[in-house]
Amino acid sequence: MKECKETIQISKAALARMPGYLIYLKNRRAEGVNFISSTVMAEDLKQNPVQVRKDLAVVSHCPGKPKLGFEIGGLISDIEDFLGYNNTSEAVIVGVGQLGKTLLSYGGFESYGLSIVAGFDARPDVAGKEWCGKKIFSVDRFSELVRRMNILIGIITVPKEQAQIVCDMMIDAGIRAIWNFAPAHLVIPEGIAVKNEDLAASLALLSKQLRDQLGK
Amino acid sequence: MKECKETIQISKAALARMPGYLIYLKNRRAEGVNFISSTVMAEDLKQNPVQVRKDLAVVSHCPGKPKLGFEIGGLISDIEDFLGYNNTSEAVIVGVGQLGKTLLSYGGFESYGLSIVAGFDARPDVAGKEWCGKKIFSVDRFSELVRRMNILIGIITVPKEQAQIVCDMMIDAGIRAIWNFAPAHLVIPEGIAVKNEDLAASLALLSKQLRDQLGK
DNA sequence: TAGATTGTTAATCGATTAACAATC
DNA sequence: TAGATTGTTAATCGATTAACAATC
Repeated sequence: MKECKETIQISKAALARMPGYLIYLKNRRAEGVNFISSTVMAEDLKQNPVQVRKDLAVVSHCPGKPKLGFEIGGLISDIEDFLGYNNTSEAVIVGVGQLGKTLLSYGGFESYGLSIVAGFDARPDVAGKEWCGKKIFSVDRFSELVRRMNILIGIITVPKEQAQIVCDMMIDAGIRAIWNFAPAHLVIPEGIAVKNEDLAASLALLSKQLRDQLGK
Repeated sequence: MKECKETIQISKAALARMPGYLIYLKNRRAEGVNFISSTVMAEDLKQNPVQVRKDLAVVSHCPGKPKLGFEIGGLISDIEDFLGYNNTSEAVIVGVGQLGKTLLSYGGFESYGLSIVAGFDARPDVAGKEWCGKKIFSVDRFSELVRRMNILIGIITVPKEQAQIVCDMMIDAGIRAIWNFAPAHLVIPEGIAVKNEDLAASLALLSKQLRDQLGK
């Protein structure tokens, strides 16, 4: 009945809301709920109902039924398909310190279609070891191994002083998307996707929001 | 010369760009640069120059000088003041697993005016210990200690099954802002600030971006 | 001075919200 | 049927970008 939606453009803002919908829907499914209306969903998520309905319309394969809403199971797999959680992407991480180890051992990535397959570190006492069953290599072997495994995603968890060097090394090895945890400004050529993750800044913004809310 | 800007409203989008400006400016200052123009800054950050100029106008105490630009040092402290990096906010964390430990030991928070002062955990083999000089208490003592220390910010790093319980406990103890790392939908009353941090989803969105870019 | 850069006002763009007919 | 919910078209809102006079 419905035409193929693949070509419909989704806004960046809507895309960013999808993971939140997914978490909510899975939660409701776990409670045994089978159908959900955009109205209820919007209320629980404190969003506008029209916005939710429009967002769901972009990704949903089956249209929602008046009086019933959307079938939760179908909606979940539609969003997962849309976000690509069903075909695995592999990534490597450079900098196996505390944060690097945390990401390497984090089990949550799997259900998002992600796998961090190996770690790299320059320190001789770290390279050569294993962590949670994942091998840690010397950075000297980065290009060789990443090319061989055809990895396109790199994660930077080194101190900020080394971030640019690591970034250059990654691009040189064919990495096309970089998730950067170092509070550094990376100079990057066209065509490489970057997401800067500044955890301290995120918390600081929350803290500011609170302060402004309390009026001081 | 310039009127007080405190009352001028800043857009959410502009606020979110501030930490990025700060990282860039500190980087340039470390290179020994003293003045920066919004034009150059926009080019390096791949943003629109008018947007950068407008953003800076909101927070900058001194206006920029034609032909020269802005004085970097002044700009840095203006943004830091604006974001509240100069008065410390304290936070506590519940769930001292791998991620909790990482955040507890992360040194980067200090320069953002943040301090995670203690950890809490329900497991008897974890509570009572220390980590990086910070005490880990039993969750039983959460309300008592948080109230006594007058902490308003709570960080949730427990498994998703316990996230709502921890959240309720936090609100009950007077916490007003919650940074949630559990992939759970939290039900929260009015007036509490929440920031959901879904690391796996962040990486998944980057991965999707790459896939769409490569056209498959 | 000439030219780069500023700050501001106006125009555009994109995303959100409102209104409403269609449907089960 | 009556009422809730859907999808869509139009209106509003906010943020980004363009145009330009003012300034060092």
